[in-house]
Amino acid sequence: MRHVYVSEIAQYVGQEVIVKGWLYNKRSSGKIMFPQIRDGSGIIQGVVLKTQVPERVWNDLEHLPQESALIVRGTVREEQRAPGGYEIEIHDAEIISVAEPYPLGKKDHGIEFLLDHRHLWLRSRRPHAVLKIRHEVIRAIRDFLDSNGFVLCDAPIFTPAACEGTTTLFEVEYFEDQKVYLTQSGQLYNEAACMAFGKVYCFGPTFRAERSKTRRHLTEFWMVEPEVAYATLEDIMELAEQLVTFVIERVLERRHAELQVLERDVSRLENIRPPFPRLRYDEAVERLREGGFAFSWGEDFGSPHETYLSEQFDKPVMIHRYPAAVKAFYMEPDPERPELALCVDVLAPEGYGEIIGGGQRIASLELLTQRIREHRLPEGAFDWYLDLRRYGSVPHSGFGLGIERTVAWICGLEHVREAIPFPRMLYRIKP
RNA sequence: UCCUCAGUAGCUCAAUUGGCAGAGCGGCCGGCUGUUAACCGGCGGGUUGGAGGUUCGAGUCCUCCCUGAGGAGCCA
Repeated sequence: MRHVYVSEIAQYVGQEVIVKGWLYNKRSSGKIMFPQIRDGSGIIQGVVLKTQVPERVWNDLEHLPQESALIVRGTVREEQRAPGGYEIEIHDAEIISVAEPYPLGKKDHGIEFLLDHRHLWLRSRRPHAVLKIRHEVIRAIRDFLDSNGFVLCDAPIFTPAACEGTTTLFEVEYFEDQKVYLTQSGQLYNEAACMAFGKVYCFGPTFRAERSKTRRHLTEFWMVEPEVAYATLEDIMELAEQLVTFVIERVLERRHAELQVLERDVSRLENIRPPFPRLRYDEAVERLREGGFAFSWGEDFGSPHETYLSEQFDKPVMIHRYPAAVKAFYMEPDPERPELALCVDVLAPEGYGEIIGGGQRIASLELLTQRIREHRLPEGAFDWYLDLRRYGSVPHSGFGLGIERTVAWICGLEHVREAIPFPRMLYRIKP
């Protein structure tokens, strides 16, 4: 007798199998009972006839609470009346553990209650679908980069210096009264790695101590950051476009069932094909003014601006060449207009906000030193980073893609907190 | 940090002008041989977030506090 998973049950029609799982739900009608069993790979309906199983089995199942663990033996059959098209006629059942009354009911819950029970909520259909899509997104990203000559070269999570404002960094006690910070980005290390390996990426959690309470923010989120030696802004924009396209295609191809559970309008995703619209900052400002925004050149876009701009297109829009003044110190200036930075933000459609930020990095030692001083950053902390400009400096570019925002967009979620198994937010660190 | 909204049974929510605190789900008991968040009958379940105040009377009005939500700024 074989232990099979629900996901592969169709291959066992007519055969006697064993399914190991948990009781997801149960409906009964006198002398016939329909326990639904989930095993992590899927949910299958069982059928139990009182007259055809040992009395012990019927009695055990009759009062078994939701989420109790059990192993059942029975015959698989195709059945139109069963959800999913297959069911298992149960001949025997062994109760592994009887659950206490399960806190998550069949009806709706509020978000506070669900987040407090995130460790149990993961078992429900919706989070299950979202997190399977998250897995597929991550796998697609890795497959794409790995098969295009990129080397995974992960960056540290403890970092010694604040390269951006310390107010957004989490401070951690290190040994002997030293302070370190949780990383906000692996970029500086990526730049070192790409000079060694040519094309690299890092993939890991990053931390922002921003007091943000919106549907787009987590204090701990995952980011994939490719960095390419000799690449220009245009090269990296093309890379971003190809990566996003590959991820969308992969999810559409392999996670159709999960998108259906989420009632995602997949036609919105099927549109996502290159080329993505490219918009200069200047053009974006004009569009905002046409849309009635009082926007002066030189400002950075706020959330309402980004939402408005992304709603103009049915694909991700790439906004490039922002004023250097609103961007980070390491951005290469545009040689044609030095007041602009060679940078790009990719805004997801449907108001999901910025999913990618990146650009070309300064290659010149003199200019980079000057920018570090202008931004009043501790020069000593950047000695190793400046070395990269001393020993064979070349133009290079890269970007960071936020995993949770990407997953939230693909799944059509209201909030990024559902796009990660255990979200960390401003006032929520449990479970 | 600022702005807005909310807190009533284990959960999701009602409660008219300030006038007896209720329903569905879950739980428990019973019925039903094809259920689809099954259905039908019955039983339990409350310091209305907290502290003050107004009033004959407060879930409802006022003040302060606590907790949560989503928006701004900042960002992926």
